[in-house]
Amino acid sequence: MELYNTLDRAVTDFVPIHEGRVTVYVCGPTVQSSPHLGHGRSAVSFDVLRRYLEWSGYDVMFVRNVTDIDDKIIDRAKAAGTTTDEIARESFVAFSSAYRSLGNLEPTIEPRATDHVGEMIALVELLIDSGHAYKSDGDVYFAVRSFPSYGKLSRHNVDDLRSGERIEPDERKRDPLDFALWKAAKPGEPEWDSPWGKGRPGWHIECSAMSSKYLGQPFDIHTGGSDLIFPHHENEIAQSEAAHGIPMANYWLHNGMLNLSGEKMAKSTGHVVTLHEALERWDPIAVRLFYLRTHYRKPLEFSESALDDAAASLSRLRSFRRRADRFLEGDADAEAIERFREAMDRDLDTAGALAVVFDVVRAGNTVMDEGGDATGHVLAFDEMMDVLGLVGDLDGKGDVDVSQIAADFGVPGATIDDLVELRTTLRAEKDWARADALRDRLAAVGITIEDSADGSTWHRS
RNA sequence: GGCGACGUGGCCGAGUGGUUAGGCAAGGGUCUGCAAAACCCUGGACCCGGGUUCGAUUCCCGGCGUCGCCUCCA
Repeated sequence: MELYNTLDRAVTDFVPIHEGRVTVYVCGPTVQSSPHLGHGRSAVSFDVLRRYLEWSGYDVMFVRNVTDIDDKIIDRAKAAGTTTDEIARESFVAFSSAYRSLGNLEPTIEPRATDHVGEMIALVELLIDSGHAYKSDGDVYFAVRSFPSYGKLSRHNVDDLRSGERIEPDERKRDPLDFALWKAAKPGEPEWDSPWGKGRPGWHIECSAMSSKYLGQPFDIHTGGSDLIFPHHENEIAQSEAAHGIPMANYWLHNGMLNLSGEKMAKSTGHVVTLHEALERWDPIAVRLFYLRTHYRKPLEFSESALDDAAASLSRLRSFRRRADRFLEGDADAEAIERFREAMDRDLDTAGALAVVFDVVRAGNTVMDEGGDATGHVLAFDEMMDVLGLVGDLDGKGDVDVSQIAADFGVPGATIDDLVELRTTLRAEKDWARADALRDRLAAVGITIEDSADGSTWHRS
């Protein structure tokens, strides 16, 4: 399998440190507000990575962190007159439920920053002792120029960065590029005891501490959004590698941004469509399909029509699977599986992989139209859909109230199946008017009926 | 200014030095009481200008355009 490694700026063969085993660290969210479609894209991209690795036979340790202490969380807690814990908890619940709706597997471990302050302090001490960090007025800073390969991930060099306009001079720093490992406590803010007095960890240090605790160093794959390459991941590398003298992670994968009206979706500007809004309006699996139609490293433009397109596309997949229930014993079509694997091996080309899925759908439909055995197609379909995680409720049967329709048609208490049966009878009697009226009534409550030579079936619209 | 990505048919979007991407939408047809679903057919795409090559959408150079990062960010 080949993966694009940001460190190399190239697609390279993936070779895990330990045969048969892969360690993955996903930069999870800072739980300060509601997740938006961009967060969902990142989560889905790397959930597919994980599913594919597992399908390929690897034992995957998948760690996704939760950063539950940071400046924004503090600001929001102050503004809302509540605690940072409360803000983080609410946001975490929102992220978890949205991620689950999108069909993402639970991480093997989901560590929280606030549970690992001790590990962070130990790491900061190590950095101070080795001369890579210094105390200043209750803060601790990482000395960027003490780490010669600083910039190797983002391909920045420290002198270019120095000329950047956005760096605010700060007399507590020896060099404007230095970044905080530890911040001295301020009144009314969360604080922890440390050798440098009360305070809290800086951003970046939690990922260095938690990744090495759970995955060791180096581990195989570190992932996140491309907007984290600099400074977040660059700083993680500096911390972890300066402290331990060995690489932090071998492969760095970054997903492309989700755009809205041509610009990156970002919570800081309010330029967002929240996952909650999107999942209200579109089937969660359609949203997942929308993500996977585009290669994970490319920018992806949000639009309503793109989501509608994905939803229509999904209904094709579901229609196929719905009619294929009879063909579940046997072997998957090996050629299709092989083509699928070739696509996925190419740096997770899910768009190419989906083309294989649709090819199988067409072939399978043709076979079924001709009354043949579609087992190979159906099993290949199921296997590929499972790897992509497009496995939500196929037809969402249930929770539709048809009691009024049943009463109106003179069969009080009838179920949807009963009503479909009734319509079959009406059709046999060539009572087209009532049969069509029943179909229309059911359509009005979201039930689509399909007639075939084998009888009628229904599904949620 | 520095670093980087991208520009494919009506729309979305893979891939490739010469051979079918795929989806959605559209038109025509088959099937069907009608509908839905399905299947078949149709529309010969690769930003512009150079270069390399027998041949480039695919490689190289330049231009134009869009976007990301340059300490809030998935």
